[in-house]
Amino acid sequence: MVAGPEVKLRADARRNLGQILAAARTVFAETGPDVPMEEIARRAGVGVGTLYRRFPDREALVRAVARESLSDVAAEARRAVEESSSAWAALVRLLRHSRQLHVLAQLTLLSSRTREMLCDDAEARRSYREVLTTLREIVNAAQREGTLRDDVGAGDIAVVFSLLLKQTPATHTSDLPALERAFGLMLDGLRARTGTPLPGRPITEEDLLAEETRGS
Amino acid sequence: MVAGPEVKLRADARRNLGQILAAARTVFAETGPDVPMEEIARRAGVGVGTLYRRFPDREALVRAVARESLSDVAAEARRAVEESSSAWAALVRLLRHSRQLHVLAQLTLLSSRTREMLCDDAEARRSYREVLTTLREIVNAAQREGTLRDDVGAGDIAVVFSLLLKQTPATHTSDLPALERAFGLMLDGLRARTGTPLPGRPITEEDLLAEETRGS
Amino acid sequence: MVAGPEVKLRADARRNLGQILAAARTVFAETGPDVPMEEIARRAGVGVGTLYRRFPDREALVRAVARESLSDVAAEARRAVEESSSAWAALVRLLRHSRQLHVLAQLTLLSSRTREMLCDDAEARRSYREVLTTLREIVNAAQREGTLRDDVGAGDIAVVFSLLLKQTPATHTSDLPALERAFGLMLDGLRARTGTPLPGRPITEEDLLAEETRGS
Amino acid sequence: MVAGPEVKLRADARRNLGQILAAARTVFAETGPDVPMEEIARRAGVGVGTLYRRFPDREALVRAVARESLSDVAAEARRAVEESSSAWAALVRLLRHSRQLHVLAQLTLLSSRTREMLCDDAEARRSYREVLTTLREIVNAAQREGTLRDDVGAGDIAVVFSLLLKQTPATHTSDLPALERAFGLMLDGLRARTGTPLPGRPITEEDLLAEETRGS
DNA sequence: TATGAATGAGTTTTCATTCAT
DNA sequence: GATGAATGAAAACTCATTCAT
Repeated sequence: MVAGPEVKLRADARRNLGQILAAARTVFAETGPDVPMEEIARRAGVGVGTLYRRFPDREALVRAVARESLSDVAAEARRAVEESSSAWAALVRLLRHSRQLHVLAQLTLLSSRTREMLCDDAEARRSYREVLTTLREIVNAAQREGTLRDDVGAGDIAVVFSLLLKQTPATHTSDLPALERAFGLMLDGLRARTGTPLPGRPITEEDLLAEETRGS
Repeated sequence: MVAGPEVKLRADARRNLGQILAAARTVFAETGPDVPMEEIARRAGVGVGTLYRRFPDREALVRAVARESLSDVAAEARRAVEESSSAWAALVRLLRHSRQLHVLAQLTLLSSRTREMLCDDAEARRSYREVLTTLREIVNAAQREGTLRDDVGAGDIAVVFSLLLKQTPATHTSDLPALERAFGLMLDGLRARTGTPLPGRPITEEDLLAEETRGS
Repeated sequence: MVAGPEVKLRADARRNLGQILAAARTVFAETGPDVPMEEIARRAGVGVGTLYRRFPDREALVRAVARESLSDVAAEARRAVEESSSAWAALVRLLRHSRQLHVLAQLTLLSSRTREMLCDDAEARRSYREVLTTLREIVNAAQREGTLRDDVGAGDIAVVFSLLLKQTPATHTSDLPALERAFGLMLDGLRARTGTPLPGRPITEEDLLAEETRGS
Repeated sequence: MVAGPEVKLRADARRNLGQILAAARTVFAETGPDVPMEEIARRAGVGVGTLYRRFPDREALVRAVARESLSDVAAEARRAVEESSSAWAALVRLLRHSRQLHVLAQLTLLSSRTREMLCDDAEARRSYREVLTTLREIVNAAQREGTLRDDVGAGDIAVVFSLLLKQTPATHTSDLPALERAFGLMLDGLRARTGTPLPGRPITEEDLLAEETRGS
């Protein structure tokens, strides 16, 4: 019974699992991480029992959703690098189009409880590192190509955009244009050749990983 | 004319009221608006009953804290204008030093429930308008003095910084340097003469107030 | 400080006492014996503290109201005997006009808790006996004059009319005609020469007092 | 056509539901409608949660109990008509044997809050009408057969006996003989050929229904 | 295996009673 | 003595989690 990750699952069981994760992702994004478990189950079209069979408690579910998001982001980051014509374009694409980041942000950054949880999770940590590594590649490349200011590190990018993405999503559709503009302002702040030096030294991805280890 | 509601309170009662509001502000900022009422009461050094005597229910308390924060911010904004040597300096000061904004952000921006609540509150609305008005003065002056890019409005500033301030405060002290840097990036994005035009038109404070009215 | 019953009271204190009792009586009648103490105090125009100075707890207040009512009823009963032209008239008058009985009924009969309380109260018991004694005189006289059926005792009267009076008063004004009619039906049931013998033997006032003692 | 709402319930769930309703009925009758929900749950042998799963709040439970009682009474009324040898016998049987009426009386007549609640409940209203209709049949028949006085309507009967039934039941077993006698007195008051005309005109069942509609 | 019923601990809220002013 | 603020125990209600079907 210790078989492969998610191999031996009956067809319907696998489908349920998918629906649960999808529902959780949506509901977390809409309502935050405190939604009743029954709500999640209902949205997934299953009973609570089924939900609890897959995920022993709320934490496990949150963790799973976060893992999935992180891994999606990691994949998207890689694709962004591969398919973009410039490092700057890759950066913009990664940051703008990664819808998953919303959930990620909701989960990882809103509550410090959740944050701590993820620190204990090997798989999540792996994906997180992967994202940061790719981000560093992008950052390096963009700085080489002269589009990104030199005094920022991958960690700075991660911080700035986690802020941007924390915006409660889905609810305030009317705010979207305002957010697009805020996004633009941030990009402008990041561009090479802009004004003032930042205080301190670039935040690298090692800084973030270290912090994670320290427990913050 | 400002006397009004909270006049005739016994000395100890007034003290308790203050402690409750202070405790609530702190706890909301630390833990979000869902902390148990008992926790708030305990931190304020009073019994739950006392808390409920002042605020008939949680909503009333949240509203009161938000009002207070908004009014503090409004005052700080005015002071920033008066005491700063340039409009840009006023902007930076307002944005950086307004610790109250943390609570405000927690309350107003994190949950849309809370947001709606505030829309029904005349006093809160008045302060909010006041903040935005002062912000517009600063924006106008800064654009005249050539320090702030021309294609942003007071609303843009409000949005960008509400994002920045949403960061769960007080808890992650380790993040502070990172946040300072993010702050710097945003300021650089706002500076006159920066790169690319933003999409759409400036978000004015009327936009924000209208949105508030629409309810959306 | 063990002086006479309610002698040494400052003028305002006496006034307060009266207002409290009056308010309590009203509110008990309107809302039942579970009204918040603050409500009673407010209606009496005093603070809760004042109320508690006079009556160490809710039970004491209830007891006092009941005592007062019982003693009013006893007085009214005596007057009814003295001022009526016939025993039957006295009975009808006593039963119909004694508005106090409403409160009395509310208190004594609705809840058995209250009932028990009164059993422990010497003064209340004294008034109660007085009422029953007068009622027995009326019953005896009415039966001698041939207007009241012979197979009922003072206890039966007390029971029947306590039922009638239990009607939540004051609220359903629209029911008043209906209640008048019910009252008439009962009187007709009590008239001499009516139909069927009742089961058992007349309930005397001793029965009621005994029951009271037994604790029921 | 009577199937409907409560069909698809698991065996144990249905049992629990029954126990809850039974317990509620008992406890309401014993203690009135203000008993703690936990008490009801305990008596039913379930957790509070279970109780709240079936009935979203106290009001819903009270409503359900009242519905059930009313519907039982309606059924009993029909049986009384069918199985009795005379209309008078039917009346006596209905009034004496309907134990359910106790609960009904507790709920409907004691507190006006509860009364209002029932007015909003279609099913309860239906049963209530049914009871009154059957009562009218009985009244008409009894008057035709000359056993019931002519100047009363179904509404009068309902009023008189709701008074009688308001007696807190079950607790004061010692009062039962006294109540039986009061019951007898009332019946004698209702008999044809008795004394004095009643004030006003007969209270019909339309009067009661109208009143219900008026809300007053 | 899936389901949704049951449980009970945790929260919100009320109110009798005490106590500082 | 009067007042109304403070207290905390108790009641209503919610929801994470377990368990019978």
